[in-house]
Amino acid sequence: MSQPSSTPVSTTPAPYDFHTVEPRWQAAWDEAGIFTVPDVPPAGQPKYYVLEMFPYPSGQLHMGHVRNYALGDVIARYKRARGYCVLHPMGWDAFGLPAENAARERGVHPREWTLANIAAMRTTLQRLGFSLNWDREIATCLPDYYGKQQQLFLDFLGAGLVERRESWVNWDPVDQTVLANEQVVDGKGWRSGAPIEKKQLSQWFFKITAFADDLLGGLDSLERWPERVRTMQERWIGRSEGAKVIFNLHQPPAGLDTDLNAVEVFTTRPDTLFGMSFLAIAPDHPLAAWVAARNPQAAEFVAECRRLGTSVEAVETAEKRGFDTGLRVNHPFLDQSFPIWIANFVLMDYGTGALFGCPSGDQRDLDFAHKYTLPVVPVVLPPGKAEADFAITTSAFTGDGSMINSGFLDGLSTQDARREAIARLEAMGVGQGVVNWRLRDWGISRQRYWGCPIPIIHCTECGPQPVPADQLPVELPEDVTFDKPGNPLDHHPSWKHTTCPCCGKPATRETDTFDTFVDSSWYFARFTAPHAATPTVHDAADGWLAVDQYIGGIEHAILHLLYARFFTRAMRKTGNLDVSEPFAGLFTQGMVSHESYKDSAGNWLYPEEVEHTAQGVIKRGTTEPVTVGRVEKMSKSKRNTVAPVAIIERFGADTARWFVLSDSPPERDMEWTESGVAGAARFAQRLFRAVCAIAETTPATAAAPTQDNPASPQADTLRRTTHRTIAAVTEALEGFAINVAVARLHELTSALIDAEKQADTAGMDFARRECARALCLLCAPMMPHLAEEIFSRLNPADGLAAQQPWPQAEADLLAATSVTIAVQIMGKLRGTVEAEPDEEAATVLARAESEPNVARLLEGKRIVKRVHVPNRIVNFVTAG
RNA sequence: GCGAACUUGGCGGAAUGGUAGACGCAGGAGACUUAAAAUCUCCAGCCCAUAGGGCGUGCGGGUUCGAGUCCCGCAGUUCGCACCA
Repeated sequence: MSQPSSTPVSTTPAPYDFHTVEPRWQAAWDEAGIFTVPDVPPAGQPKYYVLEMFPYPSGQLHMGHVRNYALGDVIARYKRARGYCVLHPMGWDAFGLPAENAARERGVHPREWTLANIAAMRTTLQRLGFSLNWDREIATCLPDYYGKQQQLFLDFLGAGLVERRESWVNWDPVDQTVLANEQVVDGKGWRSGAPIEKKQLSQWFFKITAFADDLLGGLDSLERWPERVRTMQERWIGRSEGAKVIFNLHQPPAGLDTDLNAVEVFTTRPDTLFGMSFLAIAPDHPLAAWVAARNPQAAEFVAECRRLGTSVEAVETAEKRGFDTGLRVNHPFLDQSFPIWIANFVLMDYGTGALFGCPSGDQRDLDFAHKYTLPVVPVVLPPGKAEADFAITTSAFTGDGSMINSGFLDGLSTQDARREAIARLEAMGVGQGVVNWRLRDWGISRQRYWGCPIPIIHCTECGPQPVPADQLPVELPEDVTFDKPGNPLDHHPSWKHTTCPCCGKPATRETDTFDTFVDSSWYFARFTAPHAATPTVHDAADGWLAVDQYIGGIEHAILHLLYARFFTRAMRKTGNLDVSEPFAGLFTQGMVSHESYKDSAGNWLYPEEVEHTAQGVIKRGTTEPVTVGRVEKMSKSKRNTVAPVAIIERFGADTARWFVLSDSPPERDMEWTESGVAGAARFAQRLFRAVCAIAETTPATAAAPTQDNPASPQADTLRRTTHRTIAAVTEALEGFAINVAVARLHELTSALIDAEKQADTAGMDFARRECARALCLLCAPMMPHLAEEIFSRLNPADGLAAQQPWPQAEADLLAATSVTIAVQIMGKLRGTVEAEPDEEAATVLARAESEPNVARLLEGKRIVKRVHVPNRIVNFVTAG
């Protein structure tokens, strides 16, 4: 980027050289230590905790990160200027499968791969000049962090929040590992392509359901969360009121286990019990297993259901199918029995894995009844219908009404019948009113190496035992191999062999590691005391938490945020901290998108491989035409990515930051364009020139206007523009409307440049300096390096821009000296008139009425009403 | 199927119920230059056109002196959840 020096142009000042300027100010901030904060927020200063979701160290920062962290940095720098003590830390969500895949594919150890990626990404973040407190950096893959996580696990275990139980998992028989639902594609493992089996495994669970009520109730207090995220969590938790009903088997077959003598059912509609025509159980229900063990056809049906199990399409398209077990249950209220079917639409993990079918009141039950010609008994009469001409044909009636064909419930409203039925069930001892939750406990066992070891020792005599606290952390062994499928920890020759802490006999370590969502469930708390010997320190955690502003992608709206809310409660219960909600404010930013390109052979092309010319888009260096595809989220597979490092090299960090903040509101997706970033770079140069010109041509000692020495109208106008912009930018930043703040700063820059061209008038030097200073400080959250550079040139003795207080708008300069009033006739704009601020209605109306065009159009009309909105508008309502 | 959000120029978008289209991108004209780049100035919703007028914020209604904004209905797009008993 060096300029040729052979042809000096005297009138053109040296352009802003970000290459030398940016590192200089980064060093200055570093030296001043202004982003470092104490573990306990200082008394007498308000605290503010800004946190962006920490990245997975994939190796390269992408534009989505830049946008996320630029947004957070604007908030952090702004709040700092407003006098807050700001905690703004950064770390790495460093465990996960990609590291193991790299190990398998390239033979790099996951640890080396991860640490190298962290180093590279840290460098990029630092080049972007984010105001981060780097002393607090943490990486979840280091024993210092995950050892404390093991401690938390043991705390939770002691508090009864951890359980070990059998659960169904997606098992990849080739890779010998458990897969998450989203890793199963069309019933096959995403990596091995092998058909996935459903298998029961012993797994560790966090009892998140223990907090279901509190997690739901707590949502109300999260006023600074997007409504839709709260709604998503609410539905995920899924509270529903109903009843559990026990159906005893009618003539139970010989040899049936006694605990299978009755089937427990959950229903939200106990009022419709008289409409029952069958009972359906999940294919995984214990009774189904008992039947399958004795009936090959049943076994075949169950196996088939299991095969179709998880895939989303399978669920969508699968027709309702069932298998009649031949067993029957007695109805609690009627002297009748009904058949038990195994049905493919009954889920084992919702409710009790069994339901009673009331075809007249549930569409799915009706479809099922039609398919297998089961009876349909209407029990709810819709309001306004007569029983005689009401029949259920193709659609069930799910609404409220009055009860019919329902014995002692007849005539009651749906609501009353529900209460009455529950009361009767409870009196008979065959059921009770219950609240059911959709939320399930969180299975945290993963058969993988690159994760936090679960600190448990299995002893054949004593059962699973917690690793004693003084033996923590349980560290991952370094010497592992990835040459065979399955969990390397399990294959390790010696690692798992140890002794039982209880009886001292040989025992084996748990070889499963934690789900990586565990790692990110408490990092925000660890940041408050990242080097402490305990997971958290009360004064630090309670002092800094909750996070005042959390920023990240909407993709974490449910799982991550729910898990973090669970952890916070669990940590409170175990005495690790004393807050209930981790994130007081949440902002979900949009994605960064880009055009996609294909060459004539249909291969995706990177943006730097194509060239936009007047004749169209071509492949760079050729004449080959390029097809421009949709604008979509940047992704490696579409090759529509732009690397932040390349942009920083070409345009500088400030330009990259400014552009990602400029055009689109932060919550929406933004499109990265070459011309857009070039425009941002242009603005940076323009601002630099404008402020440098002020610094060089106006004396720093320029006096403020006084009563005796008033400013000229031009200077006064500039001052008013400055102060109104201060107010507007402040308001915009408070409301996350960063794009609007950027627009106002463009305007103020133009105003400053325009003022330069005007003849010098009284007070103009002061007005210019005041404007330039404000401009520096208002731009600083977005373009911190450039702001420092121009601030230092303008005010060499004032220290760092990053340490200046936020500019204050002077109240008496917020109003303009005159206002333009729109004049309407019957709501249509017919002209404008000038008025003094807050001028009397009478004089404004008179002037408006005599405005030539208005007067012309009012001629011959009778004004029936004159509307005057001060400083804004006048409207004449006419008749005739 | 259920729920939510969104719909404004060529594009991204702005607008406490009060001059719709700020600001930016792309575009046009001009200045400077031997030329280009850079920079600067001006133009720019559509239609008729002379001041000026008509029509314009997905579509149809409503409330109001006045609606992009509030209310009702419809359409489209996007997202989330989805056999939840």
